[in-house]
Amino acid sequence: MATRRQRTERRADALSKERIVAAAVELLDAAGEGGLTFRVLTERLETGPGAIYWHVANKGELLVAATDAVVAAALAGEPAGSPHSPRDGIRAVALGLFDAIDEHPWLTTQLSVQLSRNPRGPVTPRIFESIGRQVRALGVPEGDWFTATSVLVHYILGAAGQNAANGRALGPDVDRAEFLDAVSTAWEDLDPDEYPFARAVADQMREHDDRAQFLAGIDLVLIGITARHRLGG
Amino acid sequence: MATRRQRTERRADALSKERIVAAAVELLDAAGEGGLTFRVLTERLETGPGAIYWHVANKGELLVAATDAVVAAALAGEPAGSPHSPRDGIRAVALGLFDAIDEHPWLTTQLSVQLSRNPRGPVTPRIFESIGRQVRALGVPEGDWFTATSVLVHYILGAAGQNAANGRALGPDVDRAEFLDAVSTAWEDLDPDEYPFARAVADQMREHDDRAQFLAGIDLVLIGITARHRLGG
DNA sequence: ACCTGAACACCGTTCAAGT
DNA sequence: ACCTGAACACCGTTCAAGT
Repeated sequence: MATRRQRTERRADALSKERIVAAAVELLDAAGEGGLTFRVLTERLETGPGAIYWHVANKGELLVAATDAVVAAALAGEPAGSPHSPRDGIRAVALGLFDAIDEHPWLTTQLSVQLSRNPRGPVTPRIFESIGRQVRALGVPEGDWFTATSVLVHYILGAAGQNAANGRALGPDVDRAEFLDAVSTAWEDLDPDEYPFARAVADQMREHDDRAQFLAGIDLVLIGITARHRLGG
Repeated sequence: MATRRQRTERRADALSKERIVAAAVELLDAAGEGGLTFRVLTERLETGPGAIYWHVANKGELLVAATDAVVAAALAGEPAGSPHSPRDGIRAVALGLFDAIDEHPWLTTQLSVQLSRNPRGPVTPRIFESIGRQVRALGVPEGDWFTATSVLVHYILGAAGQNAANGRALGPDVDRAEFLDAVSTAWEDLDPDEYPFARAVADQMREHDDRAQFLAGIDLVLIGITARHRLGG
């Protein structure tokens, strides 16, 4: 039986789930959550909706795939046996996610939705694994693994999401200093009796360094994680 | 000039923003995010869309108001000068939010969206205030207020959201034990080389007590917050 | 097996018109 | 001042039909 190869590809730029996901990420990056639409996706890919639905079950699956693609890329820089200490490993993973969320602000909502409603999808285990591995390497007793990892994951995603919003909240014409100043002012104008703390803390928001602030939070958690069993928890 | 009262109300059940928001909360509770629609809202309130738009600018404002109403109610139990210690105060606020999110799972997404995209809205300062006040009472140095409060807030909302999803993820016909078992099994089936941590931790998910787990995370953070300046931060 | 594109049911929002 | 309801532009999804 002679070897018979497929003579020609259907078309040079054949559709595939990967190409669709890549286009989806581009649209999300360019215009946020609302920018991903089957109409503009079909235009961009020069097809009809039916073609996309042949590769992808629905919009939800597309969003999961887009999220996972971006998160996987962000975490790819951290191979299993990295040279640095577990603490530095955690900082590296945290900053990787921080930057990814800053570059792709639509991740904020997607990660929140997928961590809660979609724990069997690819995203949740991927994130827990990358953090949890370092927690284990830290020497935390097994009973604390889940708690410690949860605290880290939720803080990382929450704080990174808040930071990302500062960056582009009101479009590219409003820069972040301007935006933070407006928020800070709004908090200072709150009722003094009802919001003493918010008012007191408002000024710190104005000129803080986000990465430093973010890492300070990570360190606070790391102290809690290690102090706990060092004290004999 | 004789006292002349308004003779009659327009209609006994006149529309108001409060009534609209209350109806919105009911719809969200009954059918989740997708359950809130201007069509069903107008049916429920026996009006047309124009009537609602006279009281509310758009759907976003309606969601902000619904979120704030529920969160405010959840935090109302904690007046300024409560009798207990700051630690117990934090636990109480945390559990109040935990339960609110459990009862209104749609809060998970809304709080994530509003904390990041909407820091000038009513919800973000309200939550930061209720936690931050107790952090201050803990004796934390002022420079750490924002960091400590952020860690607590993000952990509380993230972990509570994940818990709420366990409750009703697949409708009322699937109970939580069944759901957790399915997630746990899915994690155990992951690739052993890529996901050693997720596999190791999967079994703990199966029969854990959520409130205990949640409070363990709070305590871990509290240790970090206090150990930090006790060690001379 | 893979793609086309018209059609369907639905959505948030607007607005001229009424009281 | 407050409400009515038809209309608009848009959305995700389906499906008979093509190659």
